[in-house]
Amino acid sequence: MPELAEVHWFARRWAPGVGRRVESVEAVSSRVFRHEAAGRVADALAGASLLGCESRGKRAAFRFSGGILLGVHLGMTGRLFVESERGEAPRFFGDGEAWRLPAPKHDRLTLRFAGGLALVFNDPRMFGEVRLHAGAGDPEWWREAGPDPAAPEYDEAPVRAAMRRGSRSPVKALLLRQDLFPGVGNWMADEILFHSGVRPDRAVGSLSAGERDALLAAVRVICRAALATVGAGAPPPDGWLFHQRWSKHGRCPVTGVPLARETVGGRTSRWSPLRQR
DNA sequence: ATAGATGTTGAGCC
DNA sequence: AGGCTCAACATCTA
Repeated sequence: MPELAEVHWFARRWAPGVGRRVESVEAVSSRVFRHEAAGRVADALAGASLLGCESRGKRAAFRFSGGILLGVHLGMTGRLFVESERGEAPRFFGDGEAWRLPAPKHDRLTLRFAGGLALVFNDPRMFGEVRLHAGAGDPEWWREAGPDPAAPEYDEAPVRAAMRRGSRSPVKALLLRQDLFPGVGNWMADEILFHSGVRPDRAVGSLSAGERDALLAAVRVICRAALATVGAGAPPPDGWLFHQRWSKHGRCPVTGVPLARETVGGRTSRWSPLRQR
């Protein structure tokens, strides 16, 4: 589920714990702890103070006293929230009902503070993961995450180089590469293609110079606008494909023609056959 | 009931 | 060698 802007939003759901000391930790051994034993995570965090919430691309991270960095990847179904928010539905989701904050069944990690505050990482499918780093400097999994395309430091050069290579693979697959477009996922890739007028199944090598420029411009625009809306807990701008893509009979927000739907680059893709060529 | 879901990885095949 | 495709991961929902 979560892409750049949702990860940003979810990471900050843990802000109520900033400046406070963790009293106890519940880390239930499961697949999300495939990189770090659940017990080691619990031992490291118990007694530590949360200093800040951060996110880069699809990765969230939390700094704690003692030089501890807790990394959380949300995978497909991971969510971060304050325990007392269970039952609430984030406003930005295409189907808010489907993303109502869940019951405790799939809680994987819970940090408990004095006064009843509890921060929860819940993930039914367990495609998400928890990382832990202790010591000076940041670990590789955090250093290599970002900057995302909304950041001024984002470097287009590797993308330009990949495009010039003239690959026959679909441009949708290129947009999903996290090393080139940190944080871009399935719905953001479709949104970027819609705004740049390019079909998802176009071969990267077939793009004109103008189309490549339009694509890169749309990448920045969509990432920034997504962070400003969804990243702040609000629905994305009117006129975005986002509002139509989830329904079976979704229509182009501009022309009203039925959206195309096909698997491209291994993912379900939706686009306007009239506006995207 | 069977398919599909907003992600990542690695095996296998060009 | 390196790029590309697809299945696998685990659970829930339509």
